[in-house]
Amino acid sequence: MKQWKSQNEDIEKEKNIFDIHNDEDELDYEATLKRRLAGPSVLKSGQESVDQERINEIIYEASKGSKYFEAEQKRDLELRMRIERVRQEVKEYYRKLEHNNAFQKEWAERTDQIDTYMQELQSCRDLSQVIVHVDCDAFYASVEELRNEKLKNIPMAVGKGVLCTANYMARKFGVRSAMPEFIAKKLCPELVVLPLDIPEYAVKSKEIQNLLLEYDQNLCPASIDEVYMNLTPYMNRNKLNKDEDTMQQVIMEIRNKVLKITGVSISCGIAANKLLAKIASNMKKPNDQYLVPIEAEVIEKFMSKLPTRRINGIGRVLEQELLGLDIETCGDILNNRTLLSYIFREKTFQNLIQCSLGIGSTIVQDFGDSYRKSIGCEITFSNAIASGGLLESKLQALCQSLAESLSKRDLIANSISVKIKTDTFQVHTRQKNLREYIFNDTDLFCEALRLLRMEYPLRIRLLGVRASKLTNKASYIASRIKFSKQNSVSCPVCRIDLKDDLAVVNQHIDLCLNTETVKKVIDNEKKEIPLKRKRNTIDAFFRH
DNA sequence: GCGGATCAC
DNA sequence: TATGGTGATCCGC
Ligand SMILES: Nc1ccn([C@H]2C[C@H](O)[C@@H](COP(=O)(O)OP(=O)(O)OP(=O)(O)O)O2)c(=O)n1
Repeated sequence: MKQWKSQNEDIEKEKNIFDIHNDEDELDYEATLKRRLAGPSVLKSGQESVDQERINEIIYEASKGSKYFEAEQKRDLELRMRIERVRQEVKEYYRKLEHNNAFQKEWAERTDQIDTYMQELQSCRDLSQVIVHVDCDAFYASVEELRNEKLKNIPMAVGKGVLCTANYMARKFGVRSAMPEFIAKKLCPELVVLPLDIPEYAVKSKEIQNLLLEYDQNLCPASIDEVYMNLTPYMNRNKLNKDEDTMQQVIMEIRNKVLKITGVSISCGIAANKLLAKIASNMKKPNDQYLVPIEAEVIEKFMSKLPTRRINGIGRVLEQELLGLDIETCGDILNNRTLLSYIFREKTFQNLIQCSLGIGSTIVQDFGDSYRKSIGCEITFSNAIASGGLLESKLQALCQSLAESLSKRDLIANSISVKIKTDTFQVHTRQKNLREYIFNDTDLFCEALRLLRMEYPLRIRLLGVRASKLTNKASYIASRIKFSKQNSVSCPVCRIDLKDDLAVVNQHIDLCLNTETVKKVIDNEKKEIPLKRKRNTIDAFFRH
């Protein structure tokens, strides 16, 4: 806790420096905070007729004075300071570029290397596939409308406390995802807010996926309401020409079918890869489709005009950082490539370049649950809770529910983390790797409690627990049995000591687990395909 | 390896 | 009066 406080003091100091400024700064400062408070969904479709300026004003006024507001204000200030520092850095680079010969040379060499890297990327551009991104419209709200027809004609949203989504009727009022309910009601007093029913949405989601399987058996669900498909095999199988009209026609057929059979309208993006298909599905919404022609020149032109925020992975912060450098579009990114290579780290830089060229993966493959890296649960209390018995009982309940989730997926964990959010909206996590794999509620609670208690005294509004370094329980047990060479083994499930006699061990483990599962896992063990990153010319800059 | 920050949905 | 839950990734240290 001490360190957290001292960090805050630093920020306070800097804030004071910022407090001495002119009116122009003040206005500027309010403007960015207003944008931040507007939330991440400002550019969602369905708000074309909305006066964003007015909405942001209402949100700002409704938020003012709350602890949440204070926290956001602080975050906004930090971001603005970071952007200002980067701007100074850039000035320095440009100054050196004017006067410093050695630096000029370095800059030129770097530009050459980046260009080589870009050529490499372009030569690998895959235009042989037809990739489709399917995104359900206002998904949770659509499912609710199916259950109750009357909701179709009134502004409605789904969520509790904070909205998960709103139907298009509600969006006309500026109501959108991630907006707190009380502000939404201010914007639209007659708004109906329904509680969440995720299992129901999951059923609908599966129904849609099953329909789409006809077009790609390997389709890859990207979230509860999105799937990627590779349409190429379907087109080939049916001897369909891959011209634009035909592709549009097939997608039209898919959309009509999904709407007719499931009642949910979808929007589709058709393009050469997942990156472009995803962008495309957002271009025309709801209940529509958009095709990015599968030709290098058209793709490059399309990308060059595209605002950076449209690409998956560029959010509010990175967008602002780029705007701070006068970079608005992906074209601007390419034009400023050398500068950006100095400003951002390797991964971020490569991603910016790749996306700006419109290059993306064409692999559509469902890794399913085997790819999951962590699993957890968290809860926000109606009132902040201080250290003590009540808090610890909440942790216990969370651990119980985590144990259930693990058990349902047959997973065990080698690492655990506890998350807290203070009543001032500061988020912290404490993580610990474990000597053994754990999975039952008692062990989870025991480890989590240790982490939580180290942070006392506390006063928090949210508590969470998450398990990571996961492995399949059956495969773990199988490997433990195979490699066990000692006279006695401890049961990997309950840890009791057993004689090293396979029959005894098996019999015992039967109690903990079904042996068939273990055998199956041993047989299938080497199915995983490790993903290897290709080495690029550009790596040289970033290696030390 | 850990914790914070960012991002998506 | 009041701002969610789940999971992933990157970066600095
Ligand atoms: N901050 C968010 C955003 C979304 N969701 C949930 C509710 C949405 O219904 C679902 C799908 O999210 P999308 O971003 O695809 O948005 P919608 O489908 O709701 O609307 P759109 O028509 O704009 O795609 O995910 C959520 O819980 N929290």
